[in-house]
Amino acid sequence: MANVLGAKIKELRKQKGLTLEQLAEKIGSGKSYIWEIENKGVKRPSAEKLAAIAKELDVTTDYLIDDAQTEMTDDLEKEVLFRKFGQLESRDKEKIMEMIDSWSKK
Amino acid sequence: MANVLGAKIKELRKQKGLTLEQLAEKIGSGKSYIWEIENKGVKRPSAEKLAAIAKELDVTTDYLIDDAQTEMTDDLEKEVLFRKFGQLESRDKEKIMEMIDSWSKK
DNA sequence: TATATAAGTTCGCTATCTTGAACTTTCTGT
DNA sequence: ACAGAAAGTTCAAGATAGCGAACTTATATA
Repeated sequence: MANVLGAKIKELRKQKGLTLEQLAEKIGSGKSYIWEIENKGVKRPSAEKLAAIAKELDVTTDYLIDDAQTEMTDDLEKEVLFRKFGQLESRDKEKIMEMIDSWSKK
Repeated sequence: MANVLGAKIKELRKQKGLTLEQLAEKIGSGKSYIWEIENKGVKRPSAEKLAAIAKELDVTTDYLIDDAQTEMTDDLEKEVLFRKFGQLESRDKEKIMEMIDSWSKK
């Protein structure tokens, strides 16, 4: 079991019903490269590419990189949530935060 | 100012009182490379190296990569927020998640 | 089945990473 | 001021990323 990163990406990609080409285009790379990451394994992929892939697959870059983290657990759900939250406009962020704040005081 | 990544790393490293050599050793790289990231700028550093640096500097890899994200307060706020989130009733959690989910799609 | 189209695979090539060792500058103590 | 140590800087060279374009395999449609 060498290529944990590739396995994660492949699974997440298929879960989203994306082809190599579709994912590749979304992150601005060639489909051949995605294939090599998934199957052949790339030794040290760039943070840039991996971050773009992570964003497209709704996980954090750290989740993709960390070989120890392989299960779709609560932790991952939280990471997904983190990621999406971080991409909201600041006024939406504030509303969410206010909501959590007040509900946590009940 | 081109090299946002380098600036972030340099600042965080100094905040922790680490020299190039100390940080380099902790992440298993040469000090020259850290210096080049910080000063000369490396175009596409590997996710592996960046994740190791991020871990050592107590930030996420995504924070380092995203040029738009330059304020540490964002990350701190998020940590506090999600600690609170974790303590909500599951009913409330779901409502929050739905909200983030739908807002993040615009 | 035959053909077309989409999906996946291979590979050569250039750009970039990343290192180690030598070099220069800055600090520290006497 | 001076020597020695520590921090920072330069660079040549081998290793790897990542692309394009051609190729093969699967899937669909008639």
